[in-house]
Amino acid sequence: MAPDAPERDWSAAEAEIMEATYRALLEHGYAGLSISRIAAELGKSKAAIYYHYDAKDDLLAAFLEFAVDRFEETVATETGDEPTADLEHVVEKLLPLRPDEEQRQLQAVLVGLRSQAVTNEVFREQFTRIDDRLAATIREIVERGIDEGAFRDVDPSRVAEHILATVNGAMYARATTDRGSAAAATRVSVASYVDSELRRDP
Amino acid sequence: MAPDAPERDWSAAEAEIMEATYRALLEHGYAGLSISRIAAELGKSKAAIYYHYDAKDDLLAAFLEFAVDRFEETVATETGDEPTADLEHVVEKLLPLRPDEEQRQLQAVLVGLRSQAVTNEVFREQFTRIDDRLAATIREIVERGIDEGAFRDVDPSRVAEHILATVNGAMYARATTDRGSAAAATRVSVASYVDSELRRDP
DNA sequence: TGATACTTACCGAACGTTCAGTAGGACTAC
DNA sequence: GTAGTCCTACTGAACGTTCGGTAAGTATCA
Repeated sequence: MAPDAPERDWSAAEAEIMEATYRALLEHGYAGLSISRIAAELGKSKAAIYYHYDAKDDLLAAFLEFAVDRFEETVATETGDEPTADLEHVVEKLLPLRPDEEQRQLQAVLVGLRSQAVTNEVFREQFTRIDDRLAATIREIVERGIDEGAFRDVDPSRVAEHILATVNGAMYARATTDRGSAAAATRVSVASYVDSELRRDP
Repeated sequence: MAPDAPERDWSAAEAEIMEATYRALLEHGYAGLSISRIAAELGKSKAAIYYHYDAKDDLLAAFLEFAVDRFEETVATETGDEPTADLEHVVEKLLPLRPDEEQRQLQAVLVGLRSQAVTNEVFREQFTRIDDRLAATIREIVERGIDEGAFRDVDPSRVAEHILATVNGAMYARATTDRGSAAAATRVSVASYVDSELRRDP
């Protein structure tokens, strides 16, 4: 896996504010996110939030970090020695066949944040980094598979980008449409893609 | 292609408001979209907008329709008789190899709108419909290819969902990251996916 | 006693929305 | 042909609410 940046440590109060922000985002979406709403979720006054953060932008930047940490935690892979299984493992983390409520919520929040990357440079950089790392992780598995003779001699980078785009697209659709079964179908199709495009032995 | 719904006809004044909304969205994003901002782009007073729309929600619903129309216009396909070329054609419409500024902007706006589908039922239904139609369009081409013997006997539905997810994912990444070249790589990979997964003759 | 973690009470600006008023064209009536 | 009436498409000012943010005070603990 690509090297992780060291995780920031959140004080108890900060962590509570992050959780409150998370809940407020889930309920009202990014466009409806306000300090008052976060304070209401927090069960404290607005000023309590300003005691810990200088401005809404600072809080938002911190929350972006928080959400990204949480996401990358769930994706973190202990790689095994079977490339096919490793690939399957990463894909399952990114696009669970049957996501539980927690996974669904985190992805919903991330989609909301990510759309801000269209107009906001800070957000854009963060999500560029995420996708860079995910692509690298997948590429390394494919490279290993080729080295070990399990995979055919494909372009690892191209295949990694393809898998990442497919998984991201299905996750995006899952969060923004009622086509949940389509996402599941895509998930299955990724497996057969790996099988027909990558695996050496038929 | 899947049948289109009849397009609504916009009065000149309404069309101008839609264009102003489009520009305001481009500049400020969905979260920063306000009646004042739209009025500023329009070059008229806020009240002028309320003369044409009862509430912001109504305007937003109308704009969603407007943007979806514009999107589906650009995707509209005159299908030929060569399935491989038709597929290529649809993919090029959805994920242009070298998008011009207009295409880039429309996709940016759509990503902003689409993220609202996470919390907003009306938006969600609209984007579900879009993806349903796109999937159907691709599926029909694949089915035709199989019937004509150009494609192998794959599951058309599964393949269509895979292609749609990949294309959507790459488009999403293009709009929310600086990984433009990755999107281009994915675009190329879709072609080779079609080649290896679908084409009968090697 | 002073630092920490707040609350209460407020500010000006921006928000969506409404209202009274009006310029200008169109339609009839005389 | 011009006066009276009406309609469309606005303007500018204001409404109450919410926004992000702040100043001053307070309770708790070392």
